[in-house]
Amino acid sequence: MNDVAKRAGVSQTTVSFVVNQVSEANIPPETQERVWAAVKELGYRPNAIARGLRSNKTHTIGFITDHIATTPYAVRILEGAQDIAWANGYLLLLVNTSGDQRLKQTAIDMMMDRQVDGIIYATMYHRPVSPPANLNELPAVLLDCYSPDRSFPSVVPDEVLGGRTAVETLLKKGHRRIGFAQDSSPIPAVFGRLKGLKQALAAYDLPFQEELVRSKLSAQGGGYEATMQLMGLPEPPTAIFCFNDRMAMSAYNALRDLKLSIPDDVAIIGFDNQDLIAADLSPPLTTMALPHYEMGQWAVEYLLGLIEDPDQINPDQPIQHLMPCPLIERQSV
Amino acid sequence: MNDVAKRAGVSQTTVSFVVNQVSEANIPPETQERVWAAVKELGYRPNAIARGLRSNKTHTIGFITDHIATTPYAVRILEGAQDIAWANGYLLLLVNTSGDQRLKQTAIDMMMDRQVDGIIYATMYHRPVSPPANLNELPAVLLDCYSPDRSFPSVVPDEVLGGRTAVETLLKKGHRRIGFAQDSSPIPAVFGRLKGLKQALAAYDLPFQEELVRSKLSAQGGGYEATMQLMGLPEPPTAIFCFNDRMAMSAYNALRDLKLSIPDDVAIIGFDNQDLIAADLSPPLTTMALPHYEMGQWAVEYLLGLIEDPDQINPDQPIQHLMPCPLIERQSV
DNA sequence: TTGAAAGCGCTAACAG
DNA sequence: CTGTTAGCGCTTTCAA
Repeated sequence: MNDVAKRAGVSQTTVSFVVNQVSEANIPPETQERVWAAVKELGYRPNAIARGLRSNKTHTIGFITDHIATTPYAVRILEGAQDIAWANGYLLLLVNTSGDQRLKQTAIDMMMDRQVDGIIYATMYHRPVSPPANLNELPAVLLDCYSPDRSFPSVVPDEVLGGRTAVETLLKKGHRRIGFAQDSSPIPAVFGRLKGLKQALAAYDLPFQEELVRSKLSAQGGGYEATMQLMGLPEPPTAIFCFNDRMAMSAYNALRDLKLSIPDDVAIIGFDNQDLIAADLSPPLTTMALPHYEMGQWAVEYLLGLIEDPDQINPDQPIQHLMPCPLIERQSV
Repeated sequence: MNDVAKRAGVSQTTVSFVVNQVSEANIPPETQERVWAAVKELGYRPNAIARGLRSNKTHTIGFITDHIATTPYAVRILEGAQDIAWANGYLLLLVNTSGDQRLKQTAIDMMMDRQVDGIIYATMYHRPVSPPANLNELPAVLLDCYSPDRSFPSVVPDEVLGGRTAVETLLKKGHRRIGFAQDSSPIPAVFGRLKGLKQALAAYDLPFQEELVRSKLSAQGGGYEATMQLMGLPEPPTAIFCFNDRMAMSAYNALRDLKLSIPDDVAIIGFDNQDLIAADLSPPLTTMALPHYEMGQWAVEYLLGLIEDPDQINPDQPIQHLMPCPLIERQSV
């Protein structure tokens, strides 16, 4: 910066003023041009580290996550976050802690050491979390997770609405007996989507029937088992809502083994819109998309708001933003 | 740091010495303890920004990639990189440039502004690249890609060995007529795996037969088409090497339509070990794994070496490291 | 309209 | 063994 000043025949202060476009300095256009010319000639770029030391703003935000890759499609979370950060001149400092709570502490510390302006704390599937205490020390937002005591702003998928939309899609097609191949884990998605199912049924004045929901492990071909049980009922369903695309995939296998066709004999709707499954099944799977990318965007946008003006937020009750899950219509319904 | 010094009754310099474990300073254990005590009591943590300004080392490395999520399983690249970085006290500064060359320039600039110690330039599938010129200005390694002029060190999967291993796996099982459902894109994986196939054949004194390789688009059910053509041959193959798991998946569909069983009628081997496909097919797919995680690790390890000692490397010819692809045996062979 | 000067929090000669 | 001192490259107050 000194070199630039010398070359432009001004003081280093002046250079700082024009580079940072400090309008109160009232630098005449002519001087500004001289400075910019010198900047260009010297290929000068401000040292962000020095700037950060002085100004306490690094234009960097920390992104902490438990697992980057376990549910691959969830990377869209990271992508959404990164895109918005980038668009605002921020960069993401990434740490992937594999579920180890102490690691998370340390990760936050390391980020604070590096003076990040704020932190995104993300999980790769929707669930409650208890973030380390030191997360309080700077602006933070939870992404695809929430703290049960609502001590942080957060954004999560609207599971209830998603479940409701899925089932209403089936109802609109005339189905009145709808099976639910449910997951057996105690997670928000499970509770939420079931609640949505009930809402949809209620909206159509249909009773909720316990025998039509079968809870299985979605990872282990649970959809197969659930479908078999459902179709073995005295009065089998004409449509099955699968907790996720993976279960839908094994539901497909079951129906094929039963020589039943999709969607003519049985309609299937999934959840997740998982890349390598949904579009590649035959027939292509109608499913609900998880708004990963959008949640990533929302989280960073909100965080930047917090950073700019920490008081803009009502501290009494940090917001929990519910992001809708769009319906992806293909050919299984 | 001043506060700590005051509390410990020493100078700020001394604090710096003990915090940084400068052994040449020969601070007696007793003083050290006093300092550490003060550090603990005050909850002092060094400001990495200030430290970076002074020492020109930020312990941060830039990670630039074209697409984080397009091939989801490739995120393992990022994970491997992050894990090694973390283990060495480094953090990753992430930028995802969606194929826009100018963005990459800018990304590198922004990282240099932030004084990263080095840069990893990664692609999400193996291919040649021409990195922006400014990448030369600091230690850098290419990950899952290479510059045709070999101006940077790089790590890529050993496609040739992978193809060879896949085919030899089939040969060892006694197959002598092996089809190849090849991808039709002009990418290193395509050339390399074909070369590997030829090597394997040669090793068994078998002729290479053009009619046994069918090139299709792997994304659009190309495996189905290829398999149908192959099995329609007067003398059909008893085993098919599929360019990737996605093609293998549609090859499965074709064989099912032909009422042929896997592996009894036809053996199938894939490539990629793609999470949501390989293990979930029935029978589970034998395939070659892409060493994404390992390449990520290697890249950061090597980069850290470059950072510590930029001259350790022979500058005449930057290394291109070939990472072997492990065979994942399941039940389709 | 511009410049001098004081730091931001730290490292590392150098001196004692 | 420990302290004094001079910056790292920048922002920003204050004065001119």
